[in-house]
Order: sequence, then structure tokens, then C-alpha cells
Amino acid sequence: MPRTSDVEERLTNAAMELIWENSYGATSVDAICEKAGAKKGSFYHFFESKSALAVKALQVDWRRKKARMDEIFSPTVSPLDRLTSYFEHVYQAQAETHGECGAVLGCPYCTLGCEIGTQDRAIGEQVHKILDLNAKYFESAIREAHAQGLISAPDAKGKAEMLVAFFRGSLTQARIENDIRPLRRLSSGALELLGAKPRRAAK
Amino acid sequence: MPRTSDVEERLTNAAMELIWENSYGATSVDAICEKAGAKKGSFYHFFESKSALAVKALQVDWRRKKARMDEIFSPTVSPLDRLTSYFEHVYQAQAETHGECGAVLGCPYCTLGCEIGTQDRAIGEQVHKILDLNAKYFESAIREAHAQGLISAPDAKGKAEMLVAFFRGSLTQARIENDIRPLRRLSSGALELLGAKPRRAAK
DNA sequence: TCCGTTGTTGACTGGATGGTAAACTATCTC
DNA sequence: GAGATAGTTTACCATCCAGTCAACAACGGA
Repeated sequence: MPRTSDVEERLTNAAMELIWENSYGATSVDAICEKAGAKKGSFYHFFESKSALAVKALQVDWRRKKARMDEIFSPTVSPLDRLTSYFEHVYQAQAETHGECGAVLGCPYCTLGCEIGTQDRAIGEQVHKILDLNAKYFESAIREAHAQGLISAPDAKGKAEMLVAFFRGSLTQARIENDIRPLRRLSSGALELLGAKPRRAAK
Repeated sequence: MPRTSDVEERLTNAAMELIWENSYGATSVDAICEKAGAKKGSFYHFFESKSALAVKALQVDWRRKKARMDEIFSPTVSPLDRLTSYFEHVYQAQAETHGECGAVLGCPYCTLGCEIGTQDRAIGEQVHKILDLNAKYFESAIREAHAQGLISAPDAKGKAEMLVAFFRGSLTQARIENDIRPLRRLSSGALELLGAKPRRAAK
């Protein structure tokens, strides 16, 4: 057997998938181990508890998503295009998982945060941290769009909070209804909410 | 012992509270029985399963909330005032539970729907049904506001979906952050989103 | 008064749960 | 090649879980 194994990574991936697809409470350590092709002993060699695994899984998942977001929200792109292309990206990603596993799963952070916010401090804080970072992209794009005169948003933080609420609410709705339709109007709705002209040639 | 008992009602109330405060998965039948002061045997005398109890609890909870909403969305009130006073009401209610149990709990339907949408068909459908009904109030108020020239919303259904997403997203945010702040801007944000003049004297 | 209905009780079941422990194996370093 | 270290395996545990069951109590109607 190799010196370094990828069991830890397989475990975090399996955990993230199962928790996202079902829920934290409905995801057992046994199920995670089976999906990852690992034994329970290995699980507790790498993680001190199910909760610790969830925290790690969130971190890993976010690191991947952050890389994508840094691309999409690159300063080389016009601020409003950052937002619309991000929403397009989210729509595509949700449509893809819908095709793959037959269900629209929405935002894993929101779902998990909602479920265990009052129960598990560590997970709750991790979720909170990630969602805060995620919102920063919106705020920055809005601030810049305002500075460039593309929209009028003197209170960029407030506008960002509204947009974030709309965005996450749409994802939540999509998960509950198991329907991607609420996500189709994400980018046009965002422009409307920001008071930008809805007609835009992307790219 | 009395011919008719209130055990059933106590069970649904206890279930709703526990599920809302924690989650469906984290709420055991034993815990519900203890909170309701009932024995497990009684539980299964009235309900065939934990899932069935949850469905019933949702129905009872919604019936109560619907009565309040019918008042608030009374045709005697100006359509935009219906919306703002509903949001004020929600804010007050959330602030109250925050004071009582130290946590902002958000929307029970969204939280529950998110958690078990993919796992329990019956509960998922019940949640879906309630959320649809809830959204109808928004759509009707928006349509009427448009007809009265208070706002411009030719696509009332679309606007309502946006507003609902914003509303529920804010509640979700509030739960995750355990903070009522996202709910303070609910009514002003709604008016902004609808393109109404933000200055209004309520009542 | 007796019977059927409605509601109540508490002990019980079998399986799943999160987590443990100790033995074992492969690899790296010296 | 001897340890030390990192990782793996299996059997195991106590607890909790949803759900069952059969006996029992209170009332209403006949």
C-alpha cells in the first residue's frame, strides 16, 4: 500500500456529495465510508468526528468553487458581466447535477447551514464564513459597476445583500421545487434588481 | 379520562417547534413525545409514522398562519401596504422567537423543504403546496398594485417570484447567521425591488 | 349494565448509529 | 534490516432510533 493515500480526499468528496444530495442528518458515517470505498477505522484515523469531516468537506469544496469564482469575477471583465456570467455558470451547474442525479440540489452551504445552524457550532461557523466570502464577490462587482456609472448603487453593501438574498432564495426555491426554472431568470432578475438595462450582449 | 383528548394537538405543536428549532432529522419521536407530555404509544395511536406527523404539523401550522395572512392581505388595504405590513409582521415574529429561544429560526417550510425534499415525498409535497399558497398573496398584491398604477409590473407572476426569492432568501440568511438584521430591510427592499417610491406612511 | 369505541400505557424489538480499540501492513529513514 | 510512522482492517460497543404490541382505562350509547 502506498505511503500516502487519497482516502481522506475520497472521504471529503463522498461526504460533500451525500450531504448535499440528502442532508447532514440523513448521511451516516457508514454511508460515507461505503461511497468512498473506505473502512470506518480509516475514517476515524483522519477525522475525529462526523462533524469535523463536514467542516473539512466544506473547506475543500469552497476552495474549488473559489477558484472558479476568481476567474468569473476577474477584474478584466466588466462588473455586470461578472454577475451575469456567474449566474449563467450557476444555472449550468445546477442543470448538470439535475441531469446527473435527477434532482436540483441548490446551494449546499445554505442547505447545510439551515439544517444544523442551531445544532453544530463548528459547521455553522464554517458555512457562515464561506457565505460571507461568497457575498464579497457580489459587493465588489456592484461597487465597481456603480463607480463606472453602469448602475446607481450608492449603498453597494445593501444592494449586494439584496442580490445575495434573491440569489440564494432562488437556489433554495429550486431545490425545494426540484425545478431549475427559478434559476433561469437569475441573471435577468439580477440586472432588473440592480436597475441596469436588461438588454446586454454577453462577452 | 376524557372522551376527547388534546394529545394530538400537543404532539403536532411540539413537533413543529422542535423541527423548526433544530431539524427533522435531529428531532426524535421520543423527544416530541416528551415535549408533548405523551407516551410513544399515544403517538402511534394518532399518527402512523414520524413523517405523517410532520405533514399534519405543517398543515396545522399553515392553517394558523393563513388566517393571519388573510387579515394582512385584506382587500381593504392598499396592495403595497399589504406587503410592507406583512414583512413588518414577519420581522416582529422573528424578533420575538429570537428573544424567546435565542435563535432566529427563519422560515420553517423552507428549512424543512430544503432538508428532506429529496428524501420524503409526502413532506416535500406538503411544503411545496404551502409555499405555493404563500406566494399567491404576493402575486395578487403585485397584480393589484400594478392595476392601480402604484408600480409597473406587467409580469406580476415574474415579479412575485423575484420578491418571494428575495423574501425567503432573507429568512434563510437570517437563520444561518442567527441574526435578524437581514430582515429589517425586508419591506424597504421589497418596495425597492418593485420599483415603488420607498417613502410611505404606513396606515 | 354491558359493549364498543376511543384513548393510554410501558415494555419490547431489531436495526442503525457514531465512535472505539487493537492488531496489522506498508513505506520511509537511518 | 530495525524502527518509527502513517495508514488499514476488523470486530466490537453502548446508545439511540422508529415502530410494535397487548393489556388496560374511560367514556357513550343501547
